[in-house]
Amino acid sequence: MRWSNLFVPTLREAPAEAEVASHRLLLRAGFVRQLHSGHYSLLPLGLRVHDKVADIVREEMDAIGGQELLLPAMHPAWVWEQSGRWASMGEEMFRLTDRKGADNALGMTHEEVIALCARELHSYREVPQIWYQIQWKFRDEPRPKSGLLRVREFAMKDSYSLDIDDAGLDHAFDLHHAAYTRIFERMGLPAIAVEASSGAMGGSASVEFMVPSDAGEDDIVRCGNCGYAANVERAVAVVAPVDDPPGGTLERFATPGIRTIAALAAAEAEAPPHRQIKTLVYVLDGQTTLVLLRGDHELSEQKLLDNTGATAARPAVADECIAALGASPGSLGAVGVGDLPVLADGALAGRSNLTTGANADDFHYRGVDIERDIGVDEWLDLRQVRHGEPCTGCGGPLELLRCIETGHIFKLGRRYAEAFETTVMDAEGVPRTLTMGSYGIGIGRAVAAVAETHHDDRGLCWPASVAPYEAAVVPIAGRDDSVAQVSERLYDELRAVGVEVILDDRDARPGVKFSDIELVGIPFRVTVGPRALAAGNVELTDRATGETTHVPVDGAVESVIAAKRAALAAL
RNA sequence: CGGGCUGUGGCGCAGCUUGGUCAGCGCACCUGCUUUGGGAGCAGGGGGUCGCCGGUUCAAAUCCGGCCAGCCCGACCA
Repeated sequence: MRWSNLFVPTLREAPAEAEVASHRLLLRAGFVRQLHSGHYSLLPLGLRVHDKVADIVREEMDAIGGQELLLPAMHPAWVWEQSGRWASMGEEMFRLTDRKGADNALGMTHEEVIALCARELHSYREVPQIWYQIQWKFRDEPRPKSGLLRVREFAMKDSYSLDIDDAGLDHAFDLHHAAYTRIFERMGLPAIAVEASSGAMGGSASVEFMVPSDAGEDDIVRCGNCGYAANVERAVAVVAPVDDPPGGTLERFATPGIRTIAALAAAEAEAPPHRQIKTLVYVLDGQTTLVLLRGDHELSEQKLLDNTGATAARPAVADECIAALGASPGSLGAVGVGDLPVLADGALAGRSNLTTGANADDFHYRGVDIERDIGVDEWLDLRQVRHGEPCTGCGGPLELLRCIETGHIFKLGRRYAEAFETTVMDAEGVPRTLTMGSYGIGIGRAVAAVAETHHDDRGLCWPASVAPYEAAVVPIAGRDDSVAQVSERLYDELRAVGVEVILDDRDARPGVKFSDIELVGIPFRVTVGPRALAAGNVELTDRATGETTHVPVDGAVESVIAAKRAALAAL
């Protein structure tokens, strides 16, 4: 491709709305344009990278026996009603009414449609199956943000495994785990596989692939010592035991004006945060519930959902707290509460001589023995792990890392197959409900994650495997036309051997060309200029390292091929 | 959905406090000439209902009200 024919609207300055690096650079380098919040046009360079990512995904999916298909993006409501998700998906699902007045949804995922397709399977001899598609998903996100990282419409590779038994599902899950590891390696993403919450998908296990980046929206904990890694929504750590002073008889005392853990700790020498009980009031699927944690610990709402099985949790508002307990937030406690469910985090087990609210404004209890004085209905893991806490596996310190979620794999089980009566006959002639797995990679998000992890102050710095073009030939105008002739020749020869190459044939000054090519992030630049050409050479510059070597004109094509091979091999 | 910020040619911004040659600057764009190894110079030129609607006023980019959109933080989220 000649640059003069290419639509690459580069910008010298980034639009003000772009904050994160990938968004800023993809805009500046002319890869994407925003149509609307959460909706982006992929311009020619952006689409090329998107396609390359998709092709890597295809190759690795095919390698584990996946078969590509393409399902509708729009679904009739009954499909979602049959699985129960027409109601449970809530506002995140785009819904529309057709001319007949029938309800439809834009697909946010395809478990239902796959389970329907799989009804075409009749015999145990026809499984296992792995089906995948790369197709547009629509999600009415509450807050699209950060360019391509969180959008309302995007291409996703979603695959689905169909097996007759748990061992088959485990195998399909492991195949995907391995394929995802290769996929992210090949695109230069240092993804970490972590234990994750299954969330609204349901199912028995899930693993997320996380790329460390400040632009991400998820936190994981990782043990540098033994390799344990988990999303904070699931992560556990060793909580150092607290030696509570002996004694402690339950005693109500005045605490005028005190409404926070910190204020109470400041006022009472015997009530440092780790010796207080934090009492949170939550509404779990409509049921007002007390949630107790150590005073210095934070609640993980996802753990609360996962470990209670509730589908919705929200903090109670002040009026609800007063109605339930007779006091405002800041003076709440579970001592003597018998009519509400009480859930307590495991870090409180066995503790005594604690301080907590007395359910009367301006009063607290001291000397609280949690087993003796509080009727805990259920002990659960509810606390969020903190940076530096010891790993439960090896005792090493856990680190907290901000990450971009680029992939997520789930063991779904039989929920969807049951909803659609997706069965096959087993060897004994008995109908068996299939068990499913579901596995997703956001293609556009992966593109953004690569941009996020591969750039410098000059612009993007694509790995050769996903770069929009692999090389650029840059003629520097000279006194005669030998520069142009050599440039054209190298351009033709590189194309002939399968190198994806741009010829920067613009009548522009060298600085303009260099800057644009660096901004766009082409891995290799072949500079054809009068200086080197006088000695029969051209220059080969590596975008990632900035290193330039002089190579003979006649060996230039081989040098580019060698550099490309080396770059691909290093991924 | 709560909190904050922002809407002025393609991009980045000034102007708004104190209404009146303020519709302006840089970059980009077009034409010509000169240039050509790190975002060239000179000369000429085109492009904007100042987010939208309404109000105040002799007069509104500027003041007032409403609405819309975008971004960031939080909540939420496969």
